[in-house]
Amino acid sequence: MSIEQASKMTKRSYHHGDLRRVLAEAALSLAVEEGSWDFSLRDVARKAGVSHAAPYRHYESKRELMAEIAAQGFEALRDALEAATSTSQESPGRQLARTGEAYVRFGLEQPALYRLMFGPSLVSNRPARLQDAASGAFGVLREVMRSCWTGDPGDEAVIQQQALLAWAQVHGITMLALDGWLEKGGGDAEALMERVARTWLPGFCESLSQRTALG
Amino acid sequence: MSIEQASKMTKRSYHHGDLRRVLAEAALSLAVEEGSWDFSLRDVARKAGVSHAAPYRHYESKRELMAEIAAQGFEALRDALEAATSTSQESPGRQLARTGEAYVRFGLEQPALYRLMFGPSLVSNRPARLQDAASGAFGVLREVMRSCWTGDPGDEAVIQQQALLAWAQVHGITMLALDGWLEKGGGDAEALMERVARTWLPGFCESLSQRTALG
DNA sequence: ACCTGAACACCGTTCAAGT
DNA sequence: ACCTGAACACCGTTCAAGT
Repeated sequence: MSIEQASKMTKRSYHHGDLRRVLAEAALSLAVEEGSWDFSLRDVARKAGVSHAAPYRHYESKRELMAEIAAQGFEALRDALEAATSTSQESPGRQLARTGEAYVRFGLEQPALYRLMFGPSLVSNRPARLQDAASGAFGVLREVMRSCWTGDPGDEAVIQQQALLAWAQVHGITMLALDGWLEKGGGDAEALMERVARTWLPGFCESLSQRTALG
Repeated sequence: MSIEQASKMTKRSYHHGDLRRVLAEAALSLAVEEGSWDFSLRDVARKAGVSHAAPYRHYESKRELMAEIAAQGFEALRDALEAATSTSQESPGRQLARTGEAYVRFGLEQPALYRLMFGPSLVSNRPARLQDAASGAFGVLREVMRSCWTGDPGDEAVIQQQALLAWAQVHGITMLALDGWLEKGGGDAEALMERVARTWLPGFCESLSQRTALG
């Protein structure tokens, strides 16, 4: 290895070689460790020790950097959900409940990151990596749903929709909790999750045909 | 009535007399009619035809103005939910389903306003009017839930929690739909609501004791 | 090839000065 | 009593100039 190459990898003056990753790490640490979700791109540059214009050599815009952080967030969420299901030896119903619990827990433990993942600035034209990472996390939920589904196992559309419903439920609980709507209402998010597990998720595990129509 | 008084009420030069209301209307129209939820306070002032510093005579901060708009949004939501329930002659279960549908519909029809109501800038230290308006809207949901509850009618805590769960469900559906997560997933928000009405809400109408524990 | 510093058009907020 | 215009400290983004 030449002296120049070694210098490139260790020295961090002017050209540091992997500023893109450093910026992403700085932004992620602002969200995860300092819990701030409305930080500026200039904050990120400051944290990384570069000028406020430097990020534009590696990201097209602030939005693109945020999308990368959000994608990493969804990947971490997928890992958390998978960890909750791989402690198997349990009934599918319990696995679904555990997955839902893990989802809400992730949001409550990483409020800034979770808010960033679902932030309105990323709504339109989501980059492929973000879309894929989100699909990956949702996929865990869908597969757990499939495994505990007692109806026609070939009915993909219904399973997909039930999984979306489950996602909406845990997302709603997480968001209401993060936004402070559950504090005075008498129920914290953990208690709500417990009730979900007791009264609502079992309903997912029954086939549609077993359920009565609205009276 | 003196000439001065009449002049005060009609002329809008320099002192117009009800700039506070005019500003709120300008902001609401930016959200409702132009569909923008990230407008600036200076945008509001421009729309109202005053200088960018004028709002500070009537609102302590941008946040206080936003909170007022959000409160009006929750009041409109409460009206929409009440309108959905007052077409009675129906079973409580159907009323609950209709209320949920009306909730999601409100969010889909007023995306900017709905986002503003649940925007992260209003999270901490919510003004009383905003808190009350939100409680009012939630109260409609809770009362419908109570009326279709077949379990112990005196168990306030359980009813409250079930209502919170229902809120989380429709909030989650609305948010996922607004954020574009349901487009490629195969289910739009209306289809999801239909499934909620068919498979999930009926579960709310059964007492807890009728439900089996997780297997 | 990569980074900086100045620059531009914004923003929320403050305040002396105007009516 | 209410509004304005200038000012301050920010922001995202661009770009000529530096290494």
